[in-house]
Amino acid sequence: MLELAILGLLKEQDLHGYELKKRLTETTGVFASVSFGSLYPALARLQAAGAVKAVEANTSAAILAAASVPVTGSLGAELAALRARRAIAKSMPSASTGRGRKVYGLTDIGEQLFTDLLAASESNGEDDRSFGLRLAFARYLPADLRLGLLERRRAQLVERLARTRTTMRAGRERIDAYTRSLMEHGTETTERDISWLDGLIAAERVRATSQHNPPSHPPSSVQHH
Amino acid sequence: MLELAILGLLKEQDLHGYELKKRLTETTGVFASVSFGSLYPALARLQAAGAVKAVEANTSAAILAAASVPVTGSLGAELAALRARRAIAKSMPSASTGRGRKVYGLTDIGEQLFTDLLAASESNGEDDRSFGLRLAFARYLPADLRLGLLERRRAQLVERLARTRTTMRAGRERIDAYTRSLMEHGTETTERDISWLDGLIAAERVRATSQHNPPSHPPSSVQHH
DNA sequence: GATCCGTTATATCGAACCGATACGTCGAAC
DNA sequence: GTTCGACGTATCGGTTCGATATAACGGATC
Repeated sequence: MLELAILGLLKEQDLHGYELKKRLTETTGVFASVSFGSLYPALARLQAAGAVKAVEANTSAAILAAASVPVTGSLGAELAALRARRAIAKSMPSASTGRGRKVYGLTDIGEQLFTDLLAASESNGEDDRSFGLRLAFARYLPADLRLGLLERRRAQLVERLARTRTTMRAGRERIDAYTRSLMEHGTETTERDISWLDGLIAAERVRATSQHNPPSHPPSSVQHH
Repeated sequence: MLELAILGLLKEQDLHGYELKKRLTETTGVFASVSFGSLYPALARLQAAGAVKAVEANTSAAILAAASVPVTGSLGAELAALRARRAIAKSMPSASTGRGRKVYGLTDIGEQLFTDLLAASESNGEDDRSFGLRLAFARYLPADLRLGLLERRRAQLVERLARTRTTMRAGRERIDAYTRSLMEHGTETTERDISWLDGLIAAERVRATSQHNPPSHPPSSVQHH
C-alpha cells in the first residue's frame, strides 16, 4: 500500500525521501502520518525489487549538473563551484541543504508495478485509506476500472451504514451517550461520503457517454477554483 | 491503544476474545478492523502484566456452574450434565459453542491501568482513532479532562484545516481534479467534525456550570431516542 | 566567533499491528 | 452425509509506527 503511494508520486516527479514524506502527509492527506520507519524500508524494498533507482545524490557534481555549470577540473573552478552552490541554495530554498540526499526515480519495472498495484483493488478488501490513495491516482486508471473503484467503495459504505444501524437498534440501552453521539456523527459522515461518491460517479458516467475517447481532464463537476 | 480498548470493554463486562473483537469492530466503530493477530497477543500481554485474568473457561464444570447446577461427582450426574449442557446451549445461543472459550475479567491492576491510559492523552500526540476511542470511554473521565480532550481535538482539527488550505493554495496547478475533490471533501468533513465538537463542548460547559457535582449521565443534547 | 536551535535529511531498532492461515467444534442446508 | 458457514483460539511473516541516532547547514543570540 505504501509502495503504491511512493510509486505514484515518483511517477510524476523524481523525489528524495524527505520530500516524499512531506507530500505523503500534506498533499495526499490520506497518509496522515507515515513515519520514516516505514518509508525508508519501503524505498529499500522497492530498490531491491528494481522498481526504483537512485538517480542523483547531493554531491557538488550533482549540484553543478543541476545548475548546468560544467565541471572543469581546474582549481579556480572549485571556488566558483562553491559560490554557485551557495547561490543555488539561496535561489532554491528547498534544495541542496542538509546531508546528502538520494533522489529516487521510477524504472520500467516500477511503472509496471504501479499499474498492477493500482488495478489490484479488484480482488483485495479495501480499507478507508486504500480507497483515498487509489482515488488520488485515479487519473492513471482506465475509465471502467475507475468507475468500478467508485462503485465498490459506494457499496462498501452502504453496507457499513446498514450494519451500524443494526448495531444501534440492537444494543440501544447498552450504548452510552458519548458513544452514541460518536456513532451518529459517523453515520452522518458516511451518508455524506456516499452522496459525494454519487456525484463523482454521475460525472464519470457523463464523461463515458458524451465522449468515447476520454481526455486527460476529469469530471466537470469539480470546479477549478 | 488496543490495550485501552480491551480494558474499557472488560470494565463493563467480562468477555472472551471473539466477542471482544465483535464489539471492537461493530460497536466502537473506531477500530474498524482489529485482527486476531493483534487482539490475542494484546490479551496475552495484559494477562502477563496482571491486568486481566481468565475468569472462566468453557469446561462442563464451568457450564454447570453458570447454570447453578451442582457437581455431584456421580456417574449418572455426568449424563445429566451433558443434557443440561445441551439445554443451556439452546437457551443461550451466544454461549458455549465451538472450542473452549476463555472469558477474561479485569483485575485491580487492570482498573488502574485503564484509568492511567485513558488520562495519558495529555502528553501524547493523538491520532484520529485515539480520539474516537477515548470519547467512547469519556464517561469514565473526570469532567475537566473530558473537556480538555474535546478542546485539544478541536484545536488539532482547526490546525489541520489551516494546513490543508495552505497546501491547496500553494500547489494549485500541481493537484489533479480527483485529488482536489478528495481534499475538498476532506475539508468539508473536518469542518463538520469541528462543529460537532462545538456541540459537545457546549453541552459539556452547560453541565459544568449548571451542576457542580456531575451525574453519571452525559450531555442532554444527545437524544435518548 | 562560539554556541545553541530549527530545518533538512538518512537510517535503524523494538514493539505493535495486520492479513492469512491453521486448527477445531457445532448446527444447518443441500 | 457432507459441505458450508458461524463460532472460537492461536501463530506466523511481513509491514508499520514511534522513538532515537547521526549529521550538515542557516540563523539568532550573546
